[in-house]
Amino acid sequence: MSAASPTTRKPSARERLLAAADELFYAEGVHTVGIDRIIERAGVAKASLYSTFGSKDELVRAYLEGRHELRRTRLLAGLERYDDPRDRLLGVFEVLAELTGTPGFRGCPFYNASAESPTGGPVEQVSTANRAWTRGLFFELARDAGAKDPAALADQLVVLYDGASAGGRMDKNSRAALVAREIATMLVAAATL
Amino acid sequence: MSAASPTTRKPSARERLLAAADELFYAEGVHTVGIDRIIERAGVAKASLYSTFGSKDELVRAYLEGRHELRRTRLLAGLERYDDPRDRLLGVFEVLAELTGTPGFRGCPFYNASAESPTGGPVEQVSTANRAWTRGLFFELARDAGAKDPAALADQLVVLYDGASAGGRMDKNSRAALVAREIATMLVAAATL
DNA sequence: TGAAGACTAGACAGGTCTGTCTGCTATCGT
DNA sequence: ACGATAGCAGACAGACCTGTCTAGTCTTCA
Repeated sequence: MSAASPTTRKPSARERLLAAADELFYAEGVHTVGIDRIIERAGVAKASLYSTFGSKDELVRAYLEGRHELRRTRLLAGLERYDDPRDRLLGVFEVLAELTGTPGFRGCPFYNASAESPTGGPVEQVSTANRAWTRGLFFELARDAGAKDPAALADQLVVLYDGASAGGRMDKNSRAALVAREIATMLVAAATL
Repeated sequence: MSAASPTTRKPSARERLLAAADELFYAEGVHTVGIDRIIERAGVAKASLYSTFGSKDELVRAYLEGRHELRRTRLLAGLERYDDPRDRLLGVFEVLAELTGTPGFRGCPFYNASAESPTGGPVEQVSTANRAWTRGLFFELARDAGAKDPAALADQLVVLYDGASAGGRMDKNSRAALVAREIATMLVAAATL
């Protein structure tokens, strides 16, 4: 992001580590994937990992923070297609449908990491921050769309979002995101009449 | 279940192992919890575990099968309170709300185990069986309630169920199950008018 | 030129994990 | 009474994991 070299520069050890951690942690879980697998894929020495991140826990946190950042930018970018506030609200489910349709989709990375991490650790911190952001986004979009009770509508949409994400994870060829979008359409219509 | 001894008999090694595995696996994850923790809590020798289950993977499968069985009986028992088919349909969310409200609730055990297990393993098998049962239950209840398109309504209710379960896992004092019940009420009314 | 910083390769320590094996004990049906 | 079955206690092997350390290489900039 911040690198603007004339020729395509070789990514730094930090960037390669994060890329490898992102792929492996998301695909197989943070506990299953060991340090050796990550440094091998990144082509990086073990000492570089520990001088950069300090511990595996911190690498996991960095992985999740990167996911959070990516999610925010992708979602906001996807919403710029729409002008009408209601379309923007439903656009969240459009973006989710595209995401769950991609081959490598394995559900919410925060939920997945949380399922195998102790409570109170860094994973929980990043996860709650991510959830708060999601809820805040739905609240703002609901308010802009003219909902009578934006908080209540946001709560409903969060349930639909979580359900679509979980369904996309657990079922093969899941249509859960599209189903969620249909329900959301009904709810938005009822909340803004 | 099948034991009807006059005096309260000491549970067998298998039963104690399953009880300990259920508590620990669900609370902390199947990967985090080692064999030694389980046999210590169960008060069972390691050799007994391996002569009974053969491997940790098989113990995990037995744990999930026990969860599946328990879920079926609890859900069906909870639904017997209601006579009206629509109430029975919504009763699923009533039972879920009670479940997510209990202190030890940590989300869907099948999703959690699946998040840290390789695809194609025994965990995936039991999980898909459990999901198929859930969807079948919703389908039958939707049909009995007179839904025009029971399959479509079942798909919608599965999304709500998954969303409520995930929300109950990730948010403190989540009201997701109640929100899901409200949405389900709307959907059932719209599908059976 | 030369020094500092970033990086690599890999050995190593200390711990934990699954799974096996050896003995010993208690219980129960015949 | 006795043999079979179930179970207990714990040592052990071999693999794997995180994290540290040494030693050498490459790049960059003053």
